[in-house]
Amino acid sequence: MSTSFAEENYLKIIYRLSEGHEDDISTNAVAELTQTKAASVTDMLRKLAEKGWVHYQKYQGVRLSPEGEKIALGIVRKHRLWEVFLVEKMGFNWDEVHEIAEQLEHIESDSLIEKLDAFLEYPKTDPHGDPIPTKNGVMPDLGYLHLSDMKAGKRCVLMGVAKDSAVFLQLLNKMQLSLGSALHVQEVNAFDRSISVSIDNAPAAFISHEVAKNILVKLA
Amino acid sequence: MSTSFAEENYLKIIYRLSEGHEDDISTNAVAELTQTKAASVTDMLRKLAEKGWVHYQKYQGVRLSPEGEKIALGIVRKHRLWEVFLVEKMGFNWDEVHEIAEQLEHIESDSLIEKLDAFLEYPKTDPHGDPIPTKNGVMPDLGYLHLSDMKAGKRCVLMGVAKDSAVFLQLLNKMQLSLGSALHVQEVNAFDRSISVSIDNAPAAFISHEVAKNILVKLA
DNA sequence: AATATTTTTTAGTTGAGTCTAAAAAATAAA
DNA sequence: TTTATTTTTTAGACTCAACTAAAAAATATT
Repeated sequence: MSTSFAEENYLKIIYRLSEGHEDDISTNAVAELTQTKAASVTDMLRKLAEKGWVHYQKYQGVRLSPEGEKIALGIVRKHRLWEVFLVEKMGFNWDEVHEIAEQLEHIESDSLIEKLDAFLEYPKTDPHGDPIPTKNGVMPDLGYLHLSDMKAGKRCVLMGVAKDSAVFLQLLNKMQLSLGSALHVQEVNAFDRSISVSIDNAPAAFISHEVAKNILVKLA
Repeated sequence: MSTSFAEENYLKIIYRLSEGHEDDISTNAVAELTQTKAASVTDMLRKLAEKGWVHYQKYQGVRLSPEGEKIALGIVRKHRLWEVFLVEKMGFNWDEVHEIAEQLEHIESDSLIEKLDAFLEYPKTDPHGDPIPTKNGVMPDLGYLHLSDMKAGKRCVLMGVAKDSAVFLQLLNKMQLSLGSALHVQEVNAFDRSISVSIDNAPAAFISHEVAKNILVKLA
């Protein structure tokens, strides 16, 4: 069965909202990310349920069926591979590729994606450190931790970001933070939960809790 | 003003039908290439005329305005650059890229297209020998001739094709014809206008008039 | 437990792009 | 030049994916 542009976006967004927990997703949550109204979401959820891609009971929220998850992972795979292409081959910065990849992710051609994967030498992660689902529909778990959960004294390496909006990424640029940055947590400040961190051995800088929540690290 | 997927397709097709002459294009001709019905075309032509992209008087046919031509050339440029990418970088054959490029041509990002152009080292033609419009909206005239117009005795080189359907290109593959093939016209057969041609100095083979019409050459 | 608030769904519209069937105009044939 | 044929347009309807406004259900508050 074939998927429209709109359907693919809904499945992708439901997938994003489902990551890391089992709870059903609310209509409003979907509406916010699709940039539509709740009423429109209700219509689409009924349609997706009819096609067997989601489990949906009215007033009870929604979750992906195995088939829906497979489609969503396919879209995410394409999105992330295209992002690698845009950064590695086209020379874009990591904060410039999201919107273009949002378009490219809907290009339909299995053989193209396999060839692209090979051309990029089978990358495991995208330019934001996010894992690239395999062509069999498996999302690798890289086991990264949130910087906001690090205790004082910990040393870690910046491996990814949990948000790829341009404003957030540009802020990281300004703070000299990028994939691979060595982080040494000096102190967690009780007042605002901001963190004092030394970045690549420079004198410590402050990172707000809001930012730290969206930084993924592994212990060094 | 922004262009929808459908509008871009219509402009591109009107451009294709207009190449090489001044006459207005008929509603039916557009309907055939867009794979829609004449009634749908009439609606769209009125809409495109309102936006100033075509000149259209009912019952009189349609032609592109300067603005419409600019948009069409932008689409053609993207289509052909992506085709070069698919063949040169992804390893597709020339008969496999049309459908994928039909999707990629609608990706909207000026900076992406400029970077792609640079990445491909500013190609002048696509994998079918068609000229790539410049970013200023100029379609280079390569001055190729049709093989069907060659007289007996002429030597020429295959530079392009006037049709990029997979079945046609696959036939050329079977006949050992590709860009760069050296052609020596032995004889034009009066009965069916087929041509006896030696390809790369091999013993002469027959090429039907229908095929010869769609082969573009330059004199050797 | 009753009431107020928030969330979600229903009902009815809208616009884009398509369709079919019928009418009108242009073109070709007698 | 009249008639027949083909082409094009109009009129009305359909699907998809969105919308607003109002009703219904779920959740929170008193």
